[in-house]
Amino acid sequence: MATLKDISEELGLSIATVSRALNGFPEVSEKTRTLVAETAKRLNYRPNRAAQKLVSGRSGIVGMLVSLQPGVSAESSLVEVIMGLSWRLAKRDVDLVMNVIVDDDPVAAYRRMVSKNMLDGFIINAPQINDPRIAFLEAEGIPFVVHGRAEEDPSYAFFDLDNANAAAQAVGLLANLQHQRIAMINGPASAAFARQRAEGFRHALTARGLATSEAFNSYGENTRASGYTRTLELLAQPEESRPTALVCASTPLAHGALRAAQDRGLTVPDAVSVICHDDVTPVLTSEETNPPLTVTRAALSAACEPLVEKMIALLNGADPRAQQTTETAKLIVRQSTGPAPRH
Amino acid sequence: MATLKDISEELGLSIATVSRALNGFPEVSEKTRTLVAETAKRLNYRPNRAAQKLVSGRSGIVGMLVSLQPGVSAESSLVEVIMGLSWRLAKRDVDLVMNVIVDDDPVAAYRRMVSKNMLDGFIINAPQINDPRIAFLEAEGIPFVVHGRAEEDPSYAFFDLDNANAAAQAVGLLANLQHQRIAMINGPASAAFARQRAEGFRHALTARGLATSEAFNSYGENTRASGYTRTLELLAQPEESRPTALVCASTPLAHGALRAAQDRGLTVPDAVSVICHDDVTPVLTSEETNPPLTVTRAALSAACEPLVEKMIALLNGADPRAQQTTETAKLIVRQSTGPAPRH
DNA sequence: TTAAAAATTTAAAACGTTTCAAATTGACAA
DNA sequence: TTGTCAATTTGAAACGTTTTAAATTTTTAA
Repeated sequence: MATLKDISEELGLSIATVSRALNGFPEVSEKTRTLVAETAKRLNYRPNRAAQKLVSGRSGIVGMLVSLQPGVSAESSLVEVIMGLSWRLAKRDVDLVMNVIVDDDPVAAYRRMVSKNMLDGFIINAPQINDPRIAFLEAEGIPFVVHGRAEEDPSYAFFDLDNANAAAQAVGLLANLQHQRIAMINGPASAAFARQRAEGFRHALTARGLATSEAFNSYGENTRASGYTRTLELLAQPEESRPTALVCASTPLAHGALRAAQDRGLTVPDAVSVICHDDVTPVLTSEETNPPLTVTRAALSAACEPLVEKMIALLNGADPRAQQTTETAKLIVRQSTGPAPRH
Repeated sequence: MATLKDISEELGLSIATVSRALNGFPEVSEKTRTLVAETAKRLNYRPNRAAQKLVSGRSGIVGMLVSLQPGVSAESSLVEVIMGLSWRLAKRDVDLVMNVIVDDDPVAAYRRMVSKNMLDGFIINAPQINDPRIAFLEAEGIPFVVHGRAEEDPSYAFFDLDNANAAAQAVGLLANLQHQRIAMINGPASAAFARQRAEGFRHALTARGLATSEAFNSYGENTRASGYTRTLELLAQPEESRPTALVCASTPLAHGALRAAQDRGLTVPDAVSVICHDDVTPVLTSEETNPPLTVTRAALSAACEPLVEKMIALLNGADPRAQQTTETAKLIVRQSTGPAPRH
């Protein structure tokens, strides 16, 4: 493997000049710069990351620690995002290190990675309320970007969907269709996004003078099975008090909800409307259901590009507060929503 | 972050002695060793990987490049394996870098990673016939372990299932049940494992005096859809010439096959027996089908531990030829296989 | 008590890069 | 020619570790 020394000897230049030439310093003459560039290419020179890291403190490696229960299959959406991040970073000559968190204490894994002194920054996904990982990295002063957002107005860099707005859009559509009793089938209560959706949901309901109730607001796992059982419970109530519309936090939940309505003998959207938020994950789609689902849509994969840009900006010393973006979901009306049933 | 120098100054020792003490060299007195260990712990010392890599050439980072079509969802089994590898390596203080291959040329990605001079070795999955990645790494002299095996008697380290034997076990069971016309629904022709299964399948058939034919031996994608259409074709033949038993290369293929038989009005196992190889992946299981599938079983996740052990051994200078293991699948008879139908 | 041997410790070089401070070169005006 | 200034280039230090070869201390045997 060719080194700076090899190039400098080849050209009779000093190592310092070669380094400067390759790194685009302005004080290098154009002649030497092209000469160095050519030789570097000819000798197949590639900078040694370890040496760079040693002196500059930067390694060009960014970490993402993924927390997974052993046995439980990985969410395919997460994989999708990791892949997207990985190759977008690679295009900028940055590598993404992925690691699995096995400790019960998620911070321990971060501490381990940080102490190895090998990573330039972190990408954090699925933030929790008062996420200890965020607190740790902020305390250590290590650059990080969050996919999502644990606080209303955080001081860190993030890319997030406007979850409250997504829920509000859903409520808006349903309210226009004269629905009065709207229930939400939400994600896990520990997830920040679920709390934000619940907040937006409640707010939109009261803004339109509609009733809110604890019974019409459930948290739970983001799975088809959970959607199924929770919908079954809701629809077990007598016709005059049961919800006429369901707002699901995810496509899997909506799949379960559709199945439950079907099993109860209720047609969608005549007897009950269903709307969900669609992250556009490859396994369970929102279009292939019967009827096709009305959704608020925001592809998870669309987060990769901005997350990477923010990360790169942070590594170049940008202010985290300047690296905050909130995305708005797009409402796509299909056949799973309709006018509220007349009583 | 504390360095060796900090410790040496604290104790009035030389940096060299501190380094030796921490790395377990025999010529350090017991007294200094414990003293150094205590101080290192107290100062929260962690070796700087970049510096280590620079001098020793080892970084404690192993790479795995995953090739995925954009859009196509990641195989959950692959994720399972990556997770398993990642945390097992982490236990040995080695990190797993994952990267996505986007180039059409898979070797380009390896070249890129290698040239960055940051990785100690690679783990290769899903080897193809005459895999160019393997050729590249062998030429470069970089340690690597293959999950699978592209040649009959390779010179590299690998952990592989005895695919020929798995197919032979399936044939053996079916032959004992008096089946005469046995068809194989295989994986992609480019995959080494599929070729090995086909080989074992043919060999077992001829060894038992049973007929082999091209029509009863199809290659294709490892999906439920592919299994469905291929089975449908096989079962379209007249009763006296169609297969009475199907050997599927994977659980998804078998799911498709069961569905196809059902749609054709053929009961399993009365009209047609189905057996498949079960990698024990979380999404489509072999037990939950109707009827439960008879399988040759070898959990993919079981490969993680040996792969990691081999990798570590290679990093410590072991001969690749001494790091080769072949696993034998376990036959589990359930209800999808039965005696051949009497004519 | 002393020489030799063994055990332990050390100074210094090396890994490949970046960057500071200093040195060299060239151009131009005096 | 000389001096000045700007444009380039360079030597050397630094990053934190490992490791060789040499130096020092301790132990053993005579």
